[in-house]
Amino acid sequence: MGKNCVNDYTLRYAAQVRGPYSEQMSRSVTLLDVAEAAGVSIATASRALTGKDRVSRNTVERVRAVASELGYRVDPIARALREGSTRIIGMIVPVIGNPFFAQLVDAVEEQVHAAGFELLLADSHGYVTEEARRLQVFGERKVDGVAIVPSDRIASLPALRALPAGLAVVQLDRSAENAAADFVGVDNEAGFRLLFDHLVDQGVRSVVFAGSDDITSNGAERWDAFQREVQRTGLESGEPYRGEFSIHSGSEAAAALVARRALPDAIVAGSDLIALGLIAGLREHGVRVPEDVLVTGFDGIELGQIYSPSITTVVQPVDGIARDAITYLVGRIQGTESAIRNSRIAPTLRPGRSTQR
Amino acid sequence: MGKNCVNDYTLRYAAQVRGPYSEQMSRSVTLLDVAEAAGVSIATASRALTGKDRVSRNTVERVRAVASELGYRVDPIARALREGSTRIIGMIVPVIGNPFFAQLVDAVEEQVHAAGFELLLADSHGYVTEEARRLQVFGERKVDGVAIVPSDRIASLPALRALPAGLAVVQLDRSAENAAADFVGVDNEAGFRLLFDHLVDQGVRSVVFAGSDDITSNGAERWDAFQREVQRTGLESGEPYRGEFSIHSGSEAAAALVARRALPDAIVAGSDLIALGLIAGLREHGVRVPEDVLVTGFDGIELGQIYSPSITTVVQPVDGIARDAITYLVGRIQGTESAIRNSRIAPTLRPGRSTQR
DNA sequence: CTGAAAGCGCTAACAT
DNA sequence: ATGTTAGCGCTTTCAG
Repeated sequence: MGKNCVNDYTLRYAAQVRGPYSEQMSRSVTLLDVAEAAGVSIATASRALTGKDRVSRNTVERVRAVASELGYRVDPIARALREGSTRIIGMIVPVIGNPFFAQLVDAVEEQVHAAGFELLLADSHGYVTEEARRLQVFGERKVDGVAIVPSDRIASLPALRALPAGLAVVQLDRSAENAAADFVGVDNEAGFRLLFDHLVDQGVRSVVFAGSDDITSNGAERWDAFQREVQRTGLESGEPYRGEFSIHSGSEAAAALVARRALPDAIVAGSDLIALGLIAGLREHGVRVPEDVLVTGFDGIELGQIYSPSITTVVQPVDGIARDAITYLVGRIQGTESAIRNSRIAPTLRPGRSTQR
Repeated sequence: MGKNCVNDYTLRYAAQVRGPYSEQMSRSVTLLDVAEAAGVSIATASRALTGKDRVSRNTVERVRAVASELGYRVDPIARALREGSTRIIGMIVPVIGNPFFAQLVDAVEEQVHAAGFELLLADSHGYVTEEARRLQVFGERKVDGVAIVPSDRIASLPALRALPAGLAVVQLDRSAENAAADFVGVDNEAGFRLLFDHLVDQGVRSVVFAGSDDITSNGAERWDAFQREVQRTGLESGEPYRGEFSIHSGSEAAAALVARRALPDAIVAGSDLIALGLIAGLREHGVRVPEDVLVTGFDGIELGQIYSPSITTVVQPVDGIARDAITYLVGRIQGTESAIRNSRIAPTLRPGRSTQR
């Protein structure tokens, strides 16, 4: 029943509404309408509504009353043309399909709206060329600020530099070297310290890194952090696998590792997605986790918890990262002059079955 | 040469115009700059660039040359104010964190950009109030079109109706009843037919539905489709579990099912996320999939493939849905008058280990 | 405290 | 084919 019903009604309704053309296209209320209705000039009406200038108490109240009476809402476009500011923040992520970025976008969106801005989202698909193109569009569209997860530690820089001077920018999660912009991300070193302490507790003697290449800052930093922890803990370490932050890379790492004679006690993956692909890949080759080898992840995506085995991982404080980043960004938009911040937020460890002997 | 030329000119011009203020804030090239440099009026310059009106071949070439020389790009805001059109498409999804929607957004974004629009993305978090608020903002911001995954079959309607008359709208994946707008989604009935045929092939005799409630169109339709297939195939069916499209609901379904005396041969989940939560939940209760019970999903998210066991699922043709939806939407934006379309795209089955006896 | 008027950059009448 | 000009809706000098 449901379906037929919908269609009938839908069609009928459509016929009824459309008609000759826009009989009912009620042109929206403009500031002039409000001014006239309130018996003041358009200038006074503007001042009364924005509150940025001296207007008598009485007038303000009257204008405001009339405005809400008429259902007036400023035209953001006219305002943008006049002010040169859109109250839009543009965001660029490498891959929205990566659950970690989806989580990050979600958190950022909330902060952006809370701050009274809209979010214009774009996906670079990991290509600096696309990233550059999107950044340029942001500049042309006169967004007030840009929140970016740079896809390339080095190559993301030129496009960032080409942004209109004075445009507020904040980097999240990953950074481009020498970008003169604030950055907020996880403390990778702290994360790996947690991970290694945990592995040592589990009696692990040898580890192998399966992470991303050096193209992204996190790829590079996590590999550095891994090496530093190997030093600190004195664990044995084998040839690393370096790919991308993806499930696919995890599977490839699995194939590569299995092809070697011996497995280490534990494999430290550069992200949860890699860990997931890794475990699935190992399983295909008959290697069981955690029975035959332990595996750790990084990021703390929800799916890691319900995977079998659940992934031991470093949980990124996504909300905190988003909050700080947007706070910084809005600060810059409002012109608060200050030194460039490089902010590292401490993560936490979430132990799972994947490292449980 | 070109580039230096531009910058020199720009800077000189800026300095000259601005005065004491922003010494380095290179004001961008305006249409007037182009007109003057090309020795024509601003109107002619506009015509030459937009190509919407008769201009001599010569002039067109000269203006275009000068424009690209100077690096001119139209100001989208000024144009929007004048034309009343922003070349932006607004999109609303219930939860960007749901991998299926992330996939959908990705596909839509590609189509939107290919059509020469920008994408303004918003997340309703499943609340109609938020959805309504976002829709209103879209209207105010004068987006040219709206692509929406309505979060409520019924309650999403008012906000949709409140949109400025004539604003182009397309619904994806889910629909609101009686919304006078195009819709593109998967053919749920066809999907369940594939599923049931497969289950029957596996020798299944009894099934239970673990899906979403009737709040979303897909929740309602899939439950209907399930019942219809039960009729058609003559399988036995038990009391369904109805929740949300989430991992969490899957776990709850598992708890509910385990609490009953007997398990069916197969559990048909309303989505992959539910299936994932379900399998994880069953495992916690010592129930193995597929050994003790078979499980199917719906959507075809990547993670279903690497899960253990891999999920047998109905793969939605996400790219096709996005392509059709944006084609419809752009058609409406360009004023192609036509009847309202209700388009169902046929899915395919991807068998996995979760139904392999 | 308020009003008149300029003008953001562009497109589209309306002239020529 | 091209130029002149009005005006989209708003904020902000500049006067009073």
